[in-house]
Formats: sequence, structure tokens, C-alpha cells
Amino acid sequence: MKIISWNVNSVRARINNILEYIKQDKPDILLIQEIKTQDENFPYAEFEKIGFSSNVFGQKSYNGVAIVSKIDIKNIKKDFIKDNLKQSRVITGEIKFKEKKIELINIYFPNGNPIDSDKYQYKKDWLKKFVSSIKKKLIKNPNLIIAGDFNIIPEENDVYDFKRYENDALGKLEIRKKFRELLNLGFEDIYRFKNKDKQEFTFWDYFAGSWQKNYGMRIDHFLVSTNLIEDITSININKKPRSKVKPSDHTPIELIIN
DNA sequence: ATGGCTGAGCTACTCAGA
Repeated sequence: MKIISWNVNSVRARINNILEYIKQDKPDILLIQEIKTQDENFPYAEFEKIGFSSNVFGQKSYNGVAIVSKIDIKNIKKDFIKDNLKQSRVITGEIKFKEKKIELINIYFPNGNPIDSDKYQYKKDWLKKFVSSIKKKLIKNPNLIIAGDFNIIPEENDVYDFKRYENDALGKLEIRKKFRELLNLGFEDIYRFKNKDKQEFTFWDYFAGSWQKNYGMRIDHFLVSTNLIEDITSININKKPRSKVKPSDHTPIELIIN
């Protein structure tokens, strides 16, 4: 089974790219972020036509997450944390896998820039709440997969020039510590688990030729709870969609679980 | 390089992204 995570930067602007990606790379479940639309304007029909049903937690203009899947997803929830600003950033659902019940937690963490603004405080509050919700969830279910756009550069090697991000909301130590705290609850950053020193990115800015120069960063992640590690076959960052015409600034990461 | 480029909402321009 192939589960992918992708910040699509508007599902409506990206629909053709997404359909093309599905046709080519055949994911079973898509965890998408930044859909930038309300539920009623989500392109349900386009996905239905190719056999995918959608569970959507939308928002006008900004944010928004969805689970688009060929497989039946049970127990969809949109209240994983209490968001002070009522932004749509987490959608969860359950799948049956062997004898395990896996909970998929699809997330779009706040960006947090600039760091001297209330946006940064919102990110910190948000992360704190998220970590504490995961801690509780893990007691009830040891089979968790957290995937999405974390807006966190885990380590210095995860960005083309760390110096430029050490005082940024994506790279500040206190934010990276929060990421480690999450891992320490009992997760592996599965890309890093499978690739010890390799440098690959999941995001490249639109401007200044960042893609062409490979000025990128790794901020989209799959965190897999300890109990599921042995079931993970592979993790892959698929750069193809970022090279297309009218791309998202993020590219998909693909998890295979068998 | 606190910019430049893209998308939404709207229809000129701001907000947000990372």
C-alpha cells in the first residue's frame, strides 16, 4: 500500500497535476495539505471519476487538509487539537492494515514567520498542543502515522544553507526541539531513518530560480510510530511533480507499507 | 536576499506562504 503526503498549494489550481501524478505513480491514499478551498468547492467529482473518495477539512483561501483515497477510511475526525484561530490544519482517519488499526494524522503545521509576530507564538502554542494530543493518542493506539507539511527543518543538513534559517520559524532551535520531542514520544522520521546522511528536499521556493539551483529544504515528513516501523518497505521523495508546468512548491513524499 | 513568485478573493490590491 502506497500512502503519500503532498502540500499541493491549492487543490483547484493543481487538479490536473494531481490527476496526472495519480495516473503515473498510483498512490492508494493521498494526504494533501494547503488545499486552499472550502469543502463545497473541493473537486470531489474529478477524484471520484478515477475511483478516489475525498474527506475534506477545508477553509476559504488558506490552509485546509484532505484525505483522498481508493481505500475506505474510517472514523474521520477534524478536531484533533483545539485551534485558537479555527484554522483547518488536521484531519485524521483510520485504516485496517493486517491485524492493526492504523490512525493516519494528516497535518499542516503553522509557518510561524516572522518570528517577532503573533504568528510565531501561534506556531509554538500549536506545537505544544499537538505534542500533548499525540502523547494521549499513543496510549490508546500504538499505530500512528503522522504525515504532512511540518514547516520544520529537523536538522542542519535538511536545508541548502542552514545559516539562513537558524533564526527563521522553520529552523529555530526551540522549534526543532519540539520536533525532537515529538520523535521522542516513540516515532521515527522515516525518511531520515532510512537515509542516514542523504540530503534531499521536499520544498523549493517559486522565486529566484530556487528549483533550478536546488535551494530547497526538507519540511514535509512521515513520522511512524515504533510499533509500525517493521512494516515500512520504503520512503521516497518524488521530485517529478515539482518539475512540471504550474507545479506546487512542494513535492510528494511516498511511503510504502506492506 | 525580510526579496521574488504564486494562489485566493476579487477585479486593485492585500494577505499568506517558507
